[in-house]
Amino acid sequence: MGVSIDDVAAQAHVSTATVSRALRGLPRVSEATRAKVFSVAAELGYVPSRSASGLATGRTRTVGVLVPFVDRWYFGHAIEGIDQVLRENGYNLLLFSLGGYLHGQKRSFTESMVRKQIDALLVLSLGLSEEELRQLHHTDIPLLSVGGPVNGCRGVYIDDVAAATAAMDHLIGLGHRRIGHLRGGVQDEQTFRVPALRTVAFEAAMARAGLEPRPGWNAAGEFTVSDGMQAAARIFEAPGERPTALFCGSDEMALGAMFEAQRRGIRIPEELSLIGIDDHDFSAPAGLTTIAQQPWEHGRAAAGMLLAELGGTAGAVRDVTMPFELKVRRSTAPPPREA
Amino acid sequence: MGVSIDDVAAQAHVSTATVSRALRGLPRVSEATRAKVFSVAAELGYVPSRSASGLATGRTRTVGVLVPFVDRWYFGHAIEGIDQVLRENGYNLLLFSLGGYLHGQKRSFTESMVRKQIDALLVLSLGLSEEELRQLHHTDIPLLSVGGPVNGCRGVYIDDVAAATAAMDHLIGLGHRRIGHLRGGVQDEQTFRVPALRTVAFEAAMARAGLEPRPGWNAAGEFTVSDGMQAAARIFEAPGERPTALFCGSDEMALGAMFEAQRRGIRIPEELSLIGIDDHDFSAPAGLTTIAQQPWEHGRAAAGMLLAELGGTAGAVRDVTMPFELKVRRSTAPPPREA
DNA sequence: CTGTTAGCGCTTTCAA
DNA sequence: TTGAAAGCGCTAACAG
Repeated sequence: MGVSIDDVAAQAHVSTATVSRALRGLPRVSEATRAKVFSVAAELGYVPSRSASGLATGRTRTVGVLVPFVDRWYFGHAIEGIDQVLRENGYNLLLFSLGGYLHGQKRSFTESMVRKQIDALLVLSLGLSEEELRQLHHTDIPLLSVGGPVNGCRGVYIDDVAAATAAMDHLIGLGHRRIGHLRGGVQDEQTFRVPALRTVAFEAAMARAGLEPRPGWNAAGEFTVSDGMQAAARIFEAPGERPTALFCGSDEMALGAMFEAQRRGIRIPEELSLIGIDDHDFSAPAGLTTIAQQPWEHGRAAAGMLLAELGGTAGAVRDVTMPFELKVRRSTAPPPREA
Repeated sequence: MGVSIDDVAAQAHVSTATVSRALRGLPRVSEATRAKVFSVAAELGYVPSRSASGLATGRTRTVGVLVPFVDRWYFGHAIEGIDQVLRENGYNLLLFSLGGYLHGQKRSFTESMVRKQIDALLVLSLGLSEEELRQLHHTDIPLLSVGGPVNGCRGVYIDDVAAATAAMDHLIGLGHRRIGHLRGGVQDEQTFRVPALRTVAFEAAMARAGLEPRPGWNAAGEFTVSDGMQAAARIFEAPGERPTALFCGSDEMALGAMFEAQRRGIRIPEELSLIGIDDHDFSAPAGLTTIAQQPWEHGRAAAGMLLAELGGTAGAVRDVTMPFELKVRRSTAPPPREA
């Protein structure tokens, strides 16, 4: 069914080797020959077989992307950026989603998943076990993390401690002293470090400002709207005075808190200031103050480095710290007078 | 570097053919031999080369997934479902994102992208041009759409007309007569038909109820929060009386409208009812009434049919209509008395 | 139940 | 600048 290189060679009256060289833009092919080959190939609708060239070269021109979820803000946008760069360079993107940070059998991916079918792997915000890392390094394809530090592997991401600190500085600068914390990512803290980094920064900022975190003002959950809602509800229902501001581990949590506050008639920002991290698509419309990051740029940068490395630039894969930016919107203001 | 089938064969003292049969679970291999082969393979860390078996069989065990975006609610969730089923069956998922419904060069994907590297293609809510369809059918791999009808191609999706009608019936049943419409997906109407179907249903429902749509109560944009916001703003600013309810083409638009209403102090549902379609992750937390659909189930169903077809069940790929469900939440109520 | 052998379609020396 | 030929690692007859 398929048109093969031999068909093109026959039709163009040259050898298969020449067709191969011509089509791949290699030197040492006369312009006349090259033109002829191109026209015949186009005419026949020839498309090279990836399997065959993969087998012959040992390279698949495919990059694997391992993600915990595809249906979450950061990941969707990062994948978009990765895809762009890959496609621009003729690479394919093979997607592996874990559908959650599950451990166990679903994670027996590394060995079989990776070997012999991808030239490089991008790991998105995902903690890897020692064993997994060992296996991945053993296959010795370039490896790079996006969105958060992964043990023993270079990465592209923002400085989460600095970002969270900037958020806290904003709150403290406005005069808040009763600051609560919606902590995220409790499920996988050993391996996925971003939520913990943000929490550490929160605590450090509190200490630096001479403020004491109160247990009743602290609630945890995953980085999702519904967990944000529930966590906020717990804080709102805790006895004693309410915090005047909430530092949220992610915008999704902050938005959940915002919905919950609205439902209870707690006015934002008059009675409660809210700040998140990410700049989720919903944040600007909702008027949420946040620390913005740009996952698609992370994806682009990471994919670019990986391709450079594959292209022969040894050491192209480096740790890169991406910028973040405070976006002040309607959800933060000085605390109420009486506070 | 790589352990090949020959290494396993040598070590197990059998032929490569036997190793191949044993590892793939084919019949006519003694249990003793099979066990031996498995243990040697494990010991050596053997992983078959996809390129080689792809070349030999002509099948790649890879399914392509073509999406307009990966960072939008419907697509992210659909991909998640597809990925699950594919992975459970040892298939890979090759992702092609268009990063928007762009036409032109970015869309010269079909021919080169598809051929010789995937066994089947899933097209997500994406209109295809005649030429693209022709090419795809020409490659004659199974083809299936998810999320919306695609000309000349079977698909898995909800009945959008019925879904939109259910939403309208809810509004009308509550007593609303001044109903506005946030119309979505204006950019690609010729090819991507879902938004148009929902609009048609809106108009039909209005007519059936003897209501006349007013131009000032109608605004269009893409299926996004920010477009929903802007469209709602236009309606709120139009001269004359305001609608008492807004039928929105998607939850993202409805949520945009909700944010805009809140910003303007328009109370929901007392002054304005809002209904969307989708049941976006944010909808339950925001209390948005909607017609729920489950894209991950669409993805699972579609991937399942495709695999059945590839497995030899001719005719496995069929049109399937998925269920939807009205979820009444806090954003809808009867219109205010004076209305 | 197992082994031999001939490709699958491309790339890549090595010669010419 | 071009061609001939030897694989890449696996599968699939066909024998035995």
